Amino acid sequence: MTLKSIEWGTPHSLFFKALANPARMSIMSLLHTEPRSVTEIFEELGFEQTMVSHHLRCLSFCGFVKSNRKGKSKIYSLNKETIVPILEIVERHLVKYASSLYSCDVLER
Amino acid sequence: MTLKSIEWGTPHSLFFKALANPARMSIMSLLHTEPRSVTEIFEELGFEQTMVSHHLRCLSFCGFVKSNRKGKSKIYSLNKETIVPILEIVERHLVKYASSLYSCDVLER
DNA sequence: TACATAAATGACTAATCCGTCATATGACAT
DNA sequence: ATGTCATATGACGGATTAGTCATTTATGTA
Repeated sequence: MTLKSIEWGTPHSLFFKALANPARMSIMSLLHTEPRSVTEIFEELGFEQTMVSHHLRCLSFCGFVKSNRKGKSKIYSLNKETIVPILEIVERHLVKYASSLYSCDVLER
Repeated sequence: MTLKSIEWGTPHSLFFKALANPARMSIMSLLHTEPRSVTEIFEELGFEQTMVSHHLRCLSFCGFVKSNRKGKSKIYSLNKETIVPILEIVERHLVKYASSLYSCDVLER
């Protein structure tokens, strides 16, 4: 029984996987208001520094944030082009289905 | 070190988690063309029946597909309202970043 | 009713993910 | 060059996820 082709399959699900982590989402949420250094991010969110770096690495690779050095710091900013329009759609969906998402046992607990 | 509040955090990442699975994406891709029964889906994709049922359960809960009985079968169809506009944005993003997504070791290979 | 087909459920485990720890690299100042 | 602050990297292990198997429930038919 071989796996048939997959139209939207892998690349699309990778895209969503990048966003499917609460820490990464909260980092992006912070950057949405304004650019910040790694230190500012981990202090404001109460995360480990290394954790933030790992996630920024992912977000950076995947094109959701960009960065530029400023002295010893590195300032990360959100690439709003993709994430902002998506968030609007997500929020519209959540109005109806947020509570259902929580009760989906396939997704957690 | 307490965790500060998270603007887009958990509900948003749950939304994306639902989409962050290649099997679920390919099921939705199939349903995008036209509604199908569970049997049709698992045969066309070469998946296990139970696997498809599990994923449909999730997608249904989360509001991405809907279903209605037709005799012994149950016909699933895509709720295009959310997924279609998002897919357009995703695809635009993928034009630039698809290969990067693959090379993101945080997400795996 | 008994049977057949269709779909759903639950439990189990292999694979994957993610946060942490230890450590390394980079940048600037003295 | 050395020290210090800022960020990044790599490896490891606990937690989570997703697919499979066995079984159950649902629907329709003889």
